[in-house]
Amino acid sequence: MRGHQLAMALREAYLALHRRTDAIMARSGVTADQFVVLASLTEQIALTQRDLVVRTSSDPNTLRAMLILLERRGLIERRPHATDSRARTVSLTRKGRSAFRKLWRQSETVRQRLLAALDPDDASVLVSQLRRIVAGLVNSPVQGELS
Amino acid sequence: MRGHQLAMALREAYLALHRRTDAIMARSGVTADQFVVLASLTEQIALTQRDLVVRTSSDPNTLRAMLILLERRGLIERRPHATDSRARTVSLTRKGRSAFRKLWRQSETVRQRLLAALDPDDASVLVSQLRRIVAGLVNSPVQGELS
DNA sequence: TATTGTTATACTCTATAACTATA
DNA sequence: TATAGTTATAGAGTATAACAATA
Repeated sequence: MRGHQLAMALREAYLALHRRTDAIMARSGVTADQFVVLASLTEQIALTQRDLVVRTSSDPNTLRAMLILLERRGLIERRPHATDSRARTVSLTRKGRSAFRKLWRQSETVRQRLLAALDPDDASVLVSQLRRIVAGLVNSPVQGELS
Repeated sequence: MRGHQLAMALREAYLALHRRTDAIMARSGVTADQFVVLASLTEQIALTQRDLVVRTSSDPNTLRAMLILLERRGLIERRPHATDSRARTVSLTRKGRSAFRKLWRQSETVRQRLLAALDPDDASVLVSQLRRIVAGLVNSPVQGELS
């Protein structure tokens, strides 16, 4: 097995997932990437933008652009952080929670298909393998890069 | 195991791969997506744009935008197809082949890390699982979509 | 000094729709 | 009629760099 094949298979699977998700959510005017932000915000009452950067694997500037779009549509709100006045906390609005629930239902089939493509026991193994791949790729210097 | 976790793990792994690849190739002014196009062109002498759309999992318009960028930089060339005058064949130029070889060497560590994150026998299993996921997601109608 | 977030800016990828030309 | 590719257009995500305010 060659590394390039694995890279291409990973790319193809992710793009298929991403496009299928985008297609389902297009009617609601929410992108797959924005859905990831909304989903992260359901896991905790309020997160700082910094937290969200980590959870969504996004660049701070990219995240900000997405938050502004979501804020403009009334799905999220940003408030001053209670104790750290540099930070802002992000949370879902009532409208955002409602929109998310609908999007979650609409995307149920995608998650089902994802799982249906695998033997039941394989899914959790796959997740841990993907996480090991992430660990191997991030937080380690690139060849020839300045430390 | 929940489908959402799998989706998020897939996303995280792909983005890590994509960003690491982009970072390595940035000095050469080639993006990770353009690298995929160049790599596809090494597999066969000449491909039509249609062929490339399939091989790179791209939209025709997206692919065209990338080809124009690559053509402007002298890495690929497009010629009329020999027998189908609607089509154009795309191929690497001498400069493109040389650039690709360099990029391939520079990205060797990424592929090694990808494989190093897994047990040797697991890589091929992973590839086939990813392909089954793709098969489960594409070429089947979305719930509620018009046929 | 390091961190959080903003501003300004630019480019690539992405895709829809209408179109031409050819098979 | 279907297919290959183009044109026009728009938007989303991506990221770099310089910056202000605060920890």
